[in-house]
Amino acid sequence: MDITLVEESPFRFRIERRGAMRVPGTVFATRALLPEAAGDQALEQVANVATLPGVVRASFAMPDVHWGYGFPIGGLAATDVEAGGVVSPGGVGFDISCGVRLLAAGIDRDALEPRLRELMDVLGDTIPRGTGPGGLWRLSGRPQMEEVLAGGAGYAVEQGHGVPRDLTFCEDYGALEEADPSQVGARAVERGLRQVGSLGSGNHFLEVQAVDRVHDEKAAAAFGLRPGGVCVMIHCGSRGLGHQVCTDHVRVMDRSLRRFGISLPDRQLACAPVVSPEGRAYLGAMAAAANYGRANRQLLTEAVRRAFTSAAGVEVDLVYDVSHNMAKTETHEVDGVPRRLCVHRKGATRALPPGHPDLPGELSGAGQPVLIPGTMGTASYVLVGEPGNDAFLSTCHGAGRVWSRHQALRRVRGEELRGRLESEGVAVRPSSWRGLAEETPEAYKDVDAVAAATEGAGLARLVARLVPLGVVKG
DNA sequence: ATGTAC
Repeated sequence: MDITLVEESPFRFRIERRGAMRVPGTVFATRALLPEAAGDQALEQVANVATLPGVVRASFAMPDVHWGYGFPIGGLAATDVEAGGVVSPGGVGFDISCGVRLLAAGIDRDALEPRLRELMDVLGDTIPRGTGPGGLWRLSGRPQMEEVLAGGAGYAVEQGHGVPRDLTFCEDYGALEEADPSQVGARAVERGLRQVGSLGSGNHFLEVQAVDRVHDEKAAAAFGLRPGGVCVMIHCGSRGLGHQVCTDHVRVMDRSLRRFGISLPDRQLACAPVVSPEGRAYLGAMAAAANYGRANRQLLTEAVRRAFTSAAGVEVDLVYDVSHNMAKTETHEVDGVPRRLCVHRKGATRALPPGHPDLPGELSGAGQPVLIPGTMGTASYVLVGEPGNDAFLSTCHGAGRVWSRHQALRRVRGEELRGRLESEGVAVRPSSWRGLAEETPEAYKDVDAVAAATEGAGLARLVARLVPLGVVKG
């Protein structure tokens, strides 16, 4: 499909409705941030998503948009549940509930400096990472797995892995109630039993960071962030379990497309009506996998606390935990009428404004922290949701790739990259040289520009910029 | 993203 972009306003482009598109496309970006890497078909994907049954308002792309499976990463689409709206696993991604957790440590970067290497050594020795099995919490079998799938971070805390306060600062208080563990297959369970409490690989990481700049003092203070304060950012998902759930349900939906009379421009958009047995089965399994992802981040938090206690003697509090790969049933006004929507966020972060009923009282005045991981050589951001976000209260989720993994491997060597980062003062504890090279900072868009465009487009407001002190790489 | 193909 030929894509024509119309600049509607600064930071906002429109892809005109044409062909089978039911709604236009909306791309939040600057010209410089538009995906133009050779072969990147992200904008075609934005147009493809606009053909899905029941889609409302627009098919959205965030400033970090890039090519993904079916849907672009940095993409968002909402479908009307009562008007034949579909749910598509490709709109969530293979890594269900991939997300970010930010912790604030009771120490400043200057005070931590003499202990940083030791802290990084402890983290490097204790954080399970890389592909394959190995996690901090070995589950006994399917019955205990079902507890994790139903209870998420709440079950982990119940079992002693954390404190009740943690749950207040988790999206959905740490678990989606609509999880249906019975829809998670035997193979997915098998893969997940030995991976709770592990980072995984790819772009996943655990970073010790410092608050480099505060953009909004009031919001930063409400989130427990201060200039120079030390934070820990955890970026990971639901490992092999989520991947298997996606694989299993894509297959089912692919086979049922004809029966539902759905025709698609791309088979990777396989979907089913939200209210169909196939749609409900996927959403139940997806919510269960999402809860697994939350339990995963909860377990990693426990390891971080142990490391900070032993290496620095300080405590660590949860700032927030939010997923950026998820489909949720939410009520939003469309053309002035409240509608139940299935909101697909794939590489897009929910961003609730101050006063939103889904926020805990502790965050109601400030709004929801929006956690944006950047790259290990640059920066990450904390933003806050604001009113008037017409992308169904959603923002970007990271910097967004511009080089493929293959391109990165051709241009960068892991050993060299580690030396460069260490010389810039970032301690690196890699999992593999190859994995490190694939994640080289130049493989990503400029995260400062992405954050600025996100604010410029009115999607969220900047609160703080975080810089890496040490990275444990998945 | 992923026991980086069944």
